[in-house]
Amino acid sequence: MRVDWFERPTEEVARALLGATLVHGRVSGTIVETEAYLAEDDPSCHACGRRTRRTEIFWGEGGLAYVYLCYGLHWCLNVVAHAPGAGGVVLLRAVMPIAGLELMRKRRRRDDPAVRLASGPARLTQAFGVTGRLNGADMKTGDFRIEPAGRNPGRIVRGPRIGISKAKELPLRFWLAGNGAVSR
DNA sequence: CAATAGATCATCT
DNA sequence: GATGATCTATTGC
Repeated sequence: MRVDWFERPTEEVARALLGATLVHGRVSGTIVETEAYLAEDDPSCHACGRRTRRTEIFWGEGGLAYVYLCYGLHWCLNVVAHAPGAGGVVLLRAVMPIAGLELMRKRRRRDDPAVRLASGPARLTQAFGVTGRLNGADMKTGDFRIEPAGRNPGRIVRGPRIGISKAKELPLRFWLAGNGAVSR
């Protein structure tokens, strides 16, 4: 994966990430659900209006990981993706597990069916062992990375985002139609 | 099955 | 000291 793959409009990257593979060591899975967060003109984005130390990464190098702790106990995994000069990230909401199922179950301490192991932002990070340590990691290469989609992943659906209080109506959520691993 | 309360902490004001 | 891009367990019908 090259830098310029991530350095184009955030929405476009959010769509292109569907069908790509998320890898962390021997654990891997297909990305089936994403959301775009734009630094400009998006009230629900952390970086909107306030450009601070934490949100500085929104304007940083494409392909870096932005890991955020929400509600005190859940980590959320994002990838920096934006057109040159703009700022934005893509939230990875759900993954269809491919390999390392037993490790995922062990980390999550539950015996869920495969499609549920990573069907949600916080579940995903639990299953993949993602924590704040990985904030700022380069996902273009290395042990913790994203690999491009191999074949046509299927029909892509677009709709409103989930679990936010502002700008709910913006259709910046993308997922694969009919995929059982997509969160509700 | 649908609704809801509670957990818990890094970051910013 | 307020806030939040969630999940799970527990209620009540």
